[in-house]
Amino acid sequence: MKIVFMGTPDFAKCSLEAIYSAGHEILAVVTNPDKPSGRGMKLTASPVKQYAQEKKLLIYQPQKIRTNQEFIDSIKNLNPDVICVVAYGKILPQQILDIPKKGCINVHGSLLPKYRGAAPIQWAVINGEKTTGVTTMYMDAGMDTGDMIFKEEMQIGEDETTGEVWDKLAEKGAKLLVKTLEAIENGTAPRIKQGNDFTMAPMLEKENSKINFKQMTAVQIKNLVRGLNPIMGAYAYLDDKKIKIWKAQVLSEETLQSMNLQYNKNAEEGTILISDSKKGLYVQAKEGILKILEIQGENSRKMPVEDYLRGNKLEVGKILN
RNA sequence: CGCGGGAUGGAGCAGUUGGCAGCUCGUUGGGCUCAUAACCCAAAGGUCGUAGGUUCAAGUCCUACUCCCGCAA
Repeated sequence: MKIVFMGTPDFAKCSLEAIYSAGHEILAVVTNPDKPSGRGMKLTASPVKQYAQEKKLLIYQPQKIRTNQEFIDSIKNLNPDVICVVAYGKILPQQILDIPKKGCINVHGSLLPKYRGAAPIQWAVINGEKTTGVTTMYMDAGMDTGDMIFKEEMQIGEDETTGEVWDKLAEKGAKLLVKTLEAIENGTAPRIKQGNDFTMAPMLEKENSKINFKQMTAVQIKNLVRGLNPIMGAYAYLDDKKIKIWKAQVLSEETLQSMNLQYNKNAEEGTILISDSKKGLYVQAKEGILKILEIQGENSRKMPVEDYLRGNKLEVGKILN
C-alpha cells in the first residue's frame, strides 16, 4: 500500500522499519523538526528521521501543521492509501485525517481505552499494572478515541522499567501495525468502539517525579522509580541536595528484621535505616522498607549504591523528603 | 556561544593558604574464629585527563585542548 508515515522517537522508528521491510511503499515520512537537545544544545535529528535518511525516503518536518495549508496540500497530493501515525507528537487536524482513502492508523502503547494520552507506558508502570499492551486504531479528532482494530496484550514484570516495557511494546506495536495494514488491505479489519470506560495518561510533569515518603507506600515508590527509569528518574531531597533513585526494591519489615541487622524500628517515613556499602541502603517507607539499589547524587552520574556509599556518606537517621 | 559540575591506584571520593599523594572499598598474601559479607596484620597498585606556562617546589596557580556528567529543552 501507499503509506505516509508520521512519527518521531525510537518507538515510532520500529514501526517504520517494520512496514518498510514488509514492502509497503512509503511515500513520505513526517517527523518533528530537529531540535537542539543534549548537552551543548546540538541539533539532533529524530530516530525516525535518521532512519528515513538512511533509506532515502521523502522527509517532511513541519513546525506547525494545523494551519499549514502548504503541508496539508503536499500530503494530499501524495494520495496515500493510509497514513500511519506512531508517537508523532502533534495533533492532526480533521483535514489531514480525511486525506487517506483507507483511513489514518495509530499505534498506541496501551490497551485502549485505558491510558489514552501522551504517556501510557510510563503511567502503566507507575501504577503498577501487571499487564499492558499495544492497540491499533482508526484515528478520529479526539485524543486516542478512535475505533480500535487490533490489540495485543503483554505482561509487565514486577521489576521491569518503563524503558524495558517501552522497547518491547515498540516491537509488538510494529508487528501489530503490519498485521493491521494487511487486514485493511484485505478489507477484514474490524472496527471496535472504545466505549466510555477510559482512563487518561497525561504527559509527565516534573512534579510527578518527586518521591513523597510521607504519602506513598513502599510499593508505590518502587513503581514510581521504575516507571521513571530511564526518562527522568524519581528524586527526593536530603539536606537540600537532590538525589535521584534509579532502582529500588521493597522489603517487608519482617524480612529486614530476620536479617539480623541493627536499626531503628520506630523511625518515621523517609529515614535512612541502614547505610553501609556492603549491606546496602535501606529507607523506611510506609508499609515496608525500601532497599535502594541504584542512586545518583547531585551533579553526578548514576551508580550502584555500594559505589556511591564509598565516596559519599549517607548518615543513618537522616530523613529523605 | 543556554546554566553548571567533573577528570587523582580496579571502584567511589578527599586533598585546606602551592611543600613527601590520602580515605573507604576491592584485590593478593598471612593470622584469628565453630563460623561469617566479621575482625587483625601485611603487600601490590597512581608519570594526579593532554600540552604548555609561572615557581626552588604544582594534584594545587595561569593558558589552551580532549573527554565525561548534571540541569534545562
